[in-house]
Amino acid sequence: MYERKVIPNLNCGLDLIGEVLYGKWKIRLLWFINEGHKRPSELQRKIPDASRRVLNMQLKELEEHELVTRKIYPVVPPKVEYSLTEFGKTVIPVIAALGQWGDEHGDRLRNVILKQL
Amino acid sequence: MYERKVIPNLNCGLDLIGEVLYGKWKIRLLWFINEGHKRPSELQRKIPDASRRVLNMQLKELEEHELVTRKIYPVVPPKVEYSLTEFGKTVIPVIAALGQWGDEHGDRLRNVILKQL
DNA sequence: TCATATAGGGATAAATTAGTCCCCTATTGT
DNA sequence: ACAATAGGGGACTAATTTATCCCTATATGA
Repeated sequence: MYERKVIPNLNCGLDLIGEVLYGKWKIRLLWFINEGHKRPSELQRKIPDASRRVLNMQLKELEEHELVTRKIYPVVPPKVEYSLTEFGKTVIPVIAALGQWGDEHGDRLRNVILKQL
Repeated sequence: MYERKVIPNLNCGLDLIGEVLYGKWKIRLLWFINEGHKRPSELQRKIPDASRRVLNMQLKELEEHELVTRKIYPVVPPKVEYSLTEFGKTVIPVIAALGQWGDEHGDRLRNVILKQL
């Protein structure tokens, strides 16, 4: 695994939430798990642009940060289900606020983003 | 300048807000500009861990995304002031929500982040 | 005269994140 | 026998982001 060479700042709330939500697919993973898509293969189908590998890594980090739990059913073929922890559920309204702002300003945002490339 | 090789998704609100807020220091820049710290040198002092270069680059992107404006005073030594646009002001409550969640769960977050390294 | 402050950017290196490719296990369907 | 599905991870490469170093210009204060 990769070992950080720069220790992150953990001074304020923004630093902290950044540490747990940064990652290309983490917010979406939390969102879809909250919607009830629990199995890894389901999540991969919901987020087809993400590579399987990276989704697994980000799910693992979400688990280490105690936002989700991973339940393994000892069956074959294997079955795994992710769920939000109580802690994880508290971050959903924040993600909703992010998405809502993006949606409200969708046209303008698409415009300025595409202009800049 | 660096040219993207992977075209970003711009499907949902989360994609869009991600495009404009991603960047190690962007959220803090918006926050401090909102607090009235307008000049580049002020911002650099508020965020000493960031390199000058990167702050300039991220400010430029915020400007291209129309979240801030840059006013140049034709004096010597040069003087520049950044301000939030009306559009930029609308994102402040969202940033506040992020920071508040981080602050509310500060101890727990520091704990799980440090545990994982 | 030399250091400092102000604002900015090119060239390049380092750090970090994400992606591809391949391999393993065991079951079910064709 | 072979492909597909389910979940996971090592080795490695590519993409992206951030940092370092150095150079520009002018004015003021020590």
